[in-house]
Amino acid sequence: MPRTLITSAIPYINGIKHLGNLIGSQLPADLYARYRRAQGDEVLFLCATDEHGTPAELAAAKAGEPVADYCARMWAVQKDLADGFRLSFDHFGRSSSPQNHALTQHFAGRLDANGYIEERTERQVYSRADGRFLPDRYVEGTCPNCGYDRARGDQCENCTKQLDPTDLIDPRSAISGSTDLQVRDTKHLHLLQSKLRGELGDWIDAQDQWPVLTTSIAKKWLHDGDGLQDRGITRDLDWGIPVRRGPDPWPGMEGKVFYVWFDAPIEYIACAGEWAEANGLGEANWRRWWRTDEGADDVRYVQFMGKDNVPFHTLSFPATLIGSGEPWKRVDYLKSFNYLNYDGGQFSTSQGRGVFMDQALSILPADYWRWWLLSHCPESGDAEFTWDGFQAGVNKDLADVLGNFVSRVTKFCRAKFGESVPEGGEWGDAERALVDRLQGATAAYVRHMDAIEIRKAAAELRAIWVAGNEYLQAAAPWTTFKTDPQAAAMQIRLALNLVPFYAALSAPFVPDAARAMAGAMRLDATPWPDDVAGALTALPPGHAFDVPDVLFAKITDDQRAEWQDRFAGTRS
RNA sequence: GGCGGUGUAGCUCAGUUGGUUAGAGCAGCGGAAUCAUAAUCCGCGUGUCCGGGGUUCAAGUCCCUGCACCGCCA
Repeated sequence: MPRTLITSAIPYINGIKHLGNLIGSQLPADLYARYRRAQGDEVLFLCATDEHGTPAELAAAKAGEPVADYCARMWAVQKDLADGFRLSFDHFGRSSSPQNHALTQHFAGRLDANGYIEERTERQVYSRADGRFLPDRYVEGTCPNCGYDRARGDQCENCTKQLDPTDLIDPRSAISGSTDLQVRDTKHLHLLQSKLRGELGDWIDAQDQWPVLTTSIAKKWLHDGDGLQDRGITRDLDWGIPVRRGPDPWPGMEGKVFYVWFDAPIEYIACAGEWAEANGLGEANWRRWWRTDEGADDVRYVQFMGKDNVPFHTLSFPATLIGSGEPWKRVDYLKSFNYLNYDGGQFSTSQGRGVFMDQALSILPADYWRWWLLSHCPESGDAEFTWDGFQAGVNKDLADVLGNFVSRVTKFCRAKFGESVPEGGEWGDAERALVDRLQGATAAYVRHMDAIEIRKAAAELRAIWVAGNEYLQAAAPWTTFKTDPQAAAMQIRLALNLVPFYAALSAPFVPDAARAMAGAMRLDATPWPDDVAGALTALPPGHAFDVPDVLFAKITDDQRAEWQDRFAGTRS
């Protein structure tokens, strides 16, 4: 049985993600996971929250909660939303898990033993009032270049000049506002990524099947960007994974934690450990997904992420794996996405512009969003969300083409033959032609899904839905019935069989509707229809069914106008 | 300022290694049908493929250049 390991970039714990974030990683990953499962693969699909770092601490402080409590609460919020969108993670973990603590410390120890870690002393701003070192961006002051009085220590937002915190005039803490700041020496661990340039380059050069976007970003960073400079992997913070050398203390690094960019990708692996524990499985069960010397050599590993995450996944994380000297599974295929824009601009978390995951589910079922987002997924370039386009796409594709097909077939049958599959005679030329056509279209759909060409797969699926309407229109059982009820029965028997056929093919995109369709046909499961002719005779004459409720209610103009207005501005 | 991306029908987008009259869906127009969520099906596109040069027997597709928009980085 083929084995597929799938990870989605892990969302930061801080706040609720918008639809652009969703379609940039988690949703396409879920589509692929559902598809691979339907193909019979053994799939392990993992995601988690990325919980460490200063933003989480500050958000917790703002909420008046201990950071651990805040993260636990926000994890639950994100988990509920993932469930709401039917994201079928085998486990939704946390980068703050004990497993990730141990594994991150393990990797640091291995990297140190192999000569890839160096201790360096640097000068950073310390806030006595806050009792902590301040990351560059949390030092504010007046820009020496333009005089803007709210410039940050890493860059002035007003004139865009890059700054050091010590450049600022009248610097203050962005956290407390305190001006009682000092520059202090502090010691940190640096990962000597530059020593791994050769090995990383060879590995990336070998990935000739990756999208050009992915390899070009990786090579750029590898050869002339900042990506492979040695980087600090520790911070002077309380919230995070304590710096240890494997299980042992790291003298001189007491009170420090690993920097979030170092521990976050390791959570991909640790998450498998969390999954095993949550399901009462032993260590070997997760290691067979991640250690090529312990069973993972036949695993195909596919990662999903937004384009901004590509350097971390092609360079930093592989550097950690390679530098460990241990046979960890590395990514086989990396699918990256561009951005989704919102109505002519950007989705903006800080401005509350656009639609956020909780809001989306509050106004429409998950399937609406899944279908539209996936069928317009930003694969080749940035994509555009507009309410007009969303309304038109959803109403046409889901309500008119698919939903109405199920409705017209089941209601016609009920009226003429009752609520069970009628007998009728043998197929004729039109039916055989339809089967041939669907066999070809299904093969094309499978090719696109295998290649993770999501828009093309969606277009092919839609064409498959349309084929049912075309057949029905040409066969016209409502006319046939008047002169040849037996022929009409045969036609509607085939049309009814299209319902579970569509359910099987559509389930990766619209799982709830697929379940409803299968349920209406009184089926518990709909196997993948490799053999179309067989699939379209699966429901035998006499098989009882139910006329389902409307699968997809249409979005009205009033609704569209109201939502357009509601989500244009600021999220309260 | 550097790097990268994008710019194709009213809208959202496809266009493989350059090769016949540039395509799809939506919207629009016309028609058929009336089983169905006023749904479906059929037919209909004279588009400076952003502008300007160039290479070629042949360019949306390659090269140069200009413009516009969008990112990333300094």
